[in-house]
Amino acid sequence: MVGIIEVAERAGVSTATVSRALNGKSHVSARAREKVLKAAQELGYVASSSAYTLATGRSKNIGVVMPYIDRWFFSAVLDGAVNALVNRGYDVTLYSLSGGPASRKRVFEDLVLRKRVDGVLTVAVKLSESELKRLSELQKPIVGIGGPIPGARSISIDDEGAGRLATQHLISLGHRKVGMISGTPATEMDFHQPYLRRTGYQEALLDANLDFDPKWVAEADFTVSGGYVAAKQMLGDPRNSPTAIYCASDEMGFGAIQAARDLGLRVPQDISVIAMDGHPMGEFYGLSTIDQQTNAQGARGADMLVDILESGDDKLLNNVEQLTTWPIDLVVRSSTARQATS
Amino acid sequence: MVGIIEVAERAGVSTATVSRALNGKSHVSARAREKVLKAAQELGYVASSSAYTLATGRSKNIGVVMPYIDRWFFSAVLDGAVNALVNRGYDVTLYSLSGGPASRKRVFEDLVLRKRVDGVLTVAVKLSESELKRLSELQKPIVGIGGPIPGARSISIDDEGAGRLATQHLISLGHRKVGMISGTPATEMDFHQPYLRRTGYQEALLDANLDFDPKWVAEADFTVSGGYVAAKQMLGDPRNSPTAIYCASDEMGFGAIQAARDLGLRVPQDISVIAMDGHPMGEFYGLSTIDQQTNAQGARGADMLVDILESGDDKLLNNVEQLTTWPIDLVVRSSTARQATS
DNA sequence: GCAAAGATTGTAAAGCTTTACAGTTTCTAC
DNA sequence: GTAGAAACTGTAAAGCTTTACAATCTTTGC
Repeated sequence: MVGIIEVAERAGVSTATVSRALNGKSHVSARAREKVLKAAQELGYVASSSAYTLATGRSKNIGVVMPYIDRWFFSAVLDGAVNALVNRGYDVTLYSLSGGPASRKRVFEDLVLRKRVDGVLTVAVKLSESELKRLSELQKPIVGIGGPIPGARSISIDDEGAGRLATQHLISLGHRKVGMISGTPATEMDFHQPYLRRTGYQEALLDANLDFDPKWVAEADFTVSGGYVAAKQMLGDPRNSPTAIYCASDEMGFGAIQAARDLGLRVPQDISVIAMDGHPMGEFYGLSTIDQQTNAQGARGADMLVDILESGDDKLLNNVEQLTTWPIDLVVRSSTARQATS
Repeated sequence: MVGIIEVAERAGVSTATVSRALNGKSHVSARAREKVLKAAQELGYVASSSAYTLATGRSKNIGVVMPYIDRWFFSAVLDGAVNALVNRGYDVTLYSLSGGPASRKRVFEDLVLRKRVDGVLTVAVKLSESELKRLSELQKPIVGIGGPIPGARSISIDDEGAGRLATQHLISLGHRKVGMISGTPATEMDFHQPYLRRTGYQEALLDANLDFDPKWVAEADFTVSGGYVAAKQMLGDPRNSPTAIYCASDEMGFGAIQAARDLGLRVPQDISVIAMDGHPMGEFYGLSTIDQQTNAQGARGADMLVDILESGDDKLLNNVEQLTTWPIDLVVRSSTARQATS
C-alpha cells in the first residue's frame, strides 16, 4: 500500500510538505508542489480518509436521515443533496428510519457519535430534545428539510399557505363546492403537513365565505390508490359532491383524476383537481399543482450545512433556530378550469 | 471527548480489555466484561470509527454506486440494500454517476481508494477493465445488480427471458399482432436491457410463427410520457395496429394505457398491455407485468457482499465471475385479456 | 500440593495523516 | 554586503483504536 511516506521519498521532500501540497495549503514553493503532485500522480496515491479524519476531526461526510428512501419525495430530496454535496467534496451516508425506534436510536447515538459524519441533514424528521442535545454537544450542525425544527436550522415550505393557495386557485375559478383529500400522518413522519395543509384549505374557504361540508374532506395515505378510493367516495354521491378537489400530494391527485374518469366525470369540465409536490409525472397527467422543487430543497439544505461547516465559526454551529421558508409555485395545467355555469 | 482510556480507567482495566469486551472477542472474563459494559454505558462511550478503521483496515461501510437516485428502480434497489446492510451493521455511502465521466472517475479512483468502503455495490453500472482492476488490487469485493459484470459477481434477471415470457403471455391469449415499446439505452446506463428484452420479444414471435412488423416496435425513454407518445403513434393507425403491446418498463406501460384510452380503445377489450418491473403503482392501474422484485435484489446483493467480507476467505474476493439469475414472476392483472374474436 | 496447561490481562506498537513548532533558506531594503 | 523579514521545510507529536506478544492468574490432573 502506497502511503504519504512513499510519495515524500519519491518527491524528495518530507511528509509534511506532501500533505501541505496535496491539501492546497500555502507555504509550499511552486517547485515542491509540482514534484509532489507528480509523485502522487505516478504512484496513484490517495490519502487514507480514516487517517485524515483521525488527524483532523473532519470526515467530509454528511449523514442524511430520512424515514423512507423509495418514495418519490424522499428520493428527490436525496438526489438533490447528493449532487450538491459531491460538488463540494463531501460524501453522503444514508440512514433510513424505517427500522423503527430501536434503529432510530442507534442512528443518532451510534453512528453520528462515531465521528462518521460532520453534519446531519434530516428530511421530514423531527428531532427529539435529547437527540438535538446530543448533536449539539458534539458540535455537529443539523439542517432539517420538510418542517421547522425547534433549536436548529430548517427549510420548509409554508404548508398552510400552500393549502390556501391551492384552494384559492379553485375558488378563483368559480368553484363553490371544494373538497380536499388530506394526508394521514404516517408514524415515521414527524411533521404535520397533513394538518397544516388542511388548515390552509379551511381558511381559504372561510375567507371566501364558502360552506364547508365535512363530507368533502377525506384522508388518504399519500398514495395513488389512496387518492383514488377517497375521491371515488367523495365524488360518487350525485346529490352532494364537490366540483373541485385539492389533494395534499400529486400521487393522490393522480388517483383522484382516475376516480373521476371512472365515474364518467370529465376533468376539468366536470371536476377540477389540484394537488401538490411537483411530481415528474404531473406534467404527463396534466395535473395542476403546487410545485415545491423538491430536488432544489435537498441541494439547498446540503449547501447550508457545508456553509456552516466551512465558515469555521463555531458560534454558528449550535442553538441556532432559523427557518428558511421555501418558495412554492402554482403550476396550472389542464386539470383545473373555470366551473361550468349550470 | 470520552475515549477508550476513560472507559478503561472507570472500569479499572486496560484499554485492551475494553476493546476486547466491547467487540465481543473472547479472552475476557465475565466480570471484566460486565464492568466495561457498565462503564461504557455510563460514559456514553462509542468508539471512534476513524480510529477503528485505521487500526483494522475495515470501515463497515459499503459504497453504492448508481447512475440515478430519484428514479423508481434505483431508489427501490437502494432501499432494499440500505435495510439489509443496516441489519448487518454496515453503513451505506451513496455515489451518483450523474455528474458525468469526470465524477465517475473520481468515484472509482478516489473514494474507493481512500479506504472509505469495504466493498462496492453497483446498480446498472458496467465496470471498465481498469476500474475492475483497481478494485481488485485493493481487495475490495464488488457485486453488481442489473446486469452481468465480467470478472465479478452480479445479480440480474434474464432480460431476454423476460421479454419472451411477456410476449408469450400475449400470444397465449390469442394475440397475433403484438407490438413492443422498447427502451432507449441512456448514456449512464451501462447495460443492454433494451436490446435483450427486444430480442426476447422477437424470439417469441418467431417461435409462434407470427409476423413481425417494424412499425410495431418503438423506442422510448422509460418514462410515462415516452410510453404515451410511442403507444399513441403505434395504436393510432386504424389499418394496421397491434392488438397487444409489451412495454419494457411499467412506467411506459402506464403511458401506453393512457394513450389507448385517449384513442378510445378499451384496455383490455380492444388492446392488451403488459410491461415489466413491479412498480408499486402497477397494481392501481391494473397493469399486467413481469415483477422483478427490485427491493429484494438490492437486499440480496448487499447480503452477498457482506457474506464475502465476513467469510474471511481472501480467495473469494477477487476474480470471481458469477452471475446469479434472479427469478421473475408473471403478474397478470386486468390490462391483458384474450383477444376479442373478430 | 504442584506442574502444566489454559484463560485472562496489560504493555506497547502499528495504523497514516495533519500540523505546531522550530529550523532553514530566500528575499528585500538599505 | 547585511540585518531582518518572509517564505519555506522538516521533525515529531497527536489523534484513538486494535492486537501481537509477554506476563500473570486460574484451573486441572495427578
